Amino acid sequence: MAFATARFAENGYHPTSVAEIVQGIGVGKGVFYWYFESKEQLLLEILKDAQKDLRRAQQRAIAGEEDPVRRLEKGIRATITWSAEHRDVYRLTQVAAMEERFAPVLRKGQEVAVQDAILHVRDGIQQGLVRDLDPAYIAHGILGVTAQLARTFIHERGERPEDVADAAVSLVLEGILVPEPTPAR
Amino acid sequence: MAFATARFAENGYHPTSVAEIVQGIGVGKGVFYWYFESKEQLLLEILKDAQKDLRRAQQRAIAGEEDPVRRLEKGIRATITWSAEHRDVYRLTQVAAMEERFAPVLRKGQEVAVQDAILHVRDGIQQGLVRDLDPAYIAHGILGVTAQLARTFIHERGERPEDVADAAVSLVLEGILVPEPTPAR
DNA sequence: CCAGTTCTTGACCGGTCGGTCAAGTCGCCC
DNA sequence: GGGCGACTTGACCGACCGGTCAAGAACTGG
Repeated sequence: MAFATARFAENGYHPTSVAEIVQGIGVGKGVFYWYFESKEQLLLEILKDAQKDLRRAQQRAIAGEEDPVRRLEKGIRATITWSAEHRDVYRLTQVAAMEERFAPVLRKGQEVAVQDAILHVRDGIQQGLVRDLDPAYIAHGILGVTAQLARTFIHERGERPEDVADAAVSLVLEGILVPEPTPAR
Repeated sequence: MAFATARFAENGYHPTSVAEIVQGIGVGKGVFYWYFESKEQLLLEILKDAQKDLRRAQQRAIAGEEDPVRRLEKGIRATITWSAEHRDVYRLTQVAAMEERFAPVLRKGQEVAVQDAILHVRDGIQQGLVRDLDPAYIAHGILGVTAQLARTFIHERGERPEDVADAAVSLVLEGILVPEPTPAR
């Protein structure tokens, strides 16, 4: 699965043949079909494993943190750190996203992340810490910034995960505008 | 090209065969290879056309606007509107992104958008309107939010482009936090 | 009405793919 | 040692793919 992950991530799903995978690890094709039902099942298992692993990392990161905004922040940082440590897996999700067969799994994974985020956003709104916008928009906005910065600055440019995480958190929390002097207060 | 766009967007690049395309529009295979060099060239032309069209829409939207922050805002709105009107084209870019052959074209297109945004971000910083962060991070953050919200709320959930654009602009500009009372001022 | 160019057809080709399976090999238990 | 399930091999299969091309239709100018 590790080898297949690397090949899929680099080559794409269709261009990577089962023959290439088994040859790469030095076994016959029969071994592949002894352990996996099909090429499609292989990718599905890889994706599910990856999602489970990322979720675990996120949960671990926010454990014990009470403040909902800081939970969001730690989730963002954990996501970026994880994606830096699993470059090929992260890229694989991009690969799988365009295949209708794999979209449901990916959507489910993202939906889980969104629901987690929405929870903290709701808490934040109730405590007066977060602006009273639709939590779903906020959650997806957070995911969007995080994924884009990770993709560009970690995977394409190889910058330090901490710096990227700092930028992501800063943008998510405060936006891009210089704060108004808030004169009417 | 329109038919192929729809098929590629729905099925993916590899699963959509040339035979399927020519059958769908009721011509022989020879016609395809009379007008296009290869299947790959077809997709490249579609992508280039789409990028040109999107860029034109963005330029038209910000024309005549002086304020850099409002230029960014109008760019965001134009992007979301365009992506709502060209659902399949937009989805096609996701499809093409995982194919190494098409990645350069897409990267170039995104790089153009980023450079445009960076320009306005720099202006905004110089005029004291935008926080003094790395313009590249800001620009990619803007793209990330915009793309994610468009993908989720327009393409998957069919919400009104104006509402999605409002949310994107609001998140980008002000972040998610309730503004501090700024006591130390 | 014909010659020549442009355009169209679809059978066909070499190649590759995911998947099968008869033929083993290996390791363990009796 | 022998019998049996667990595991492995790779030649092979049918299907399909992108691309070719001989054949001819349709149009054009003279």
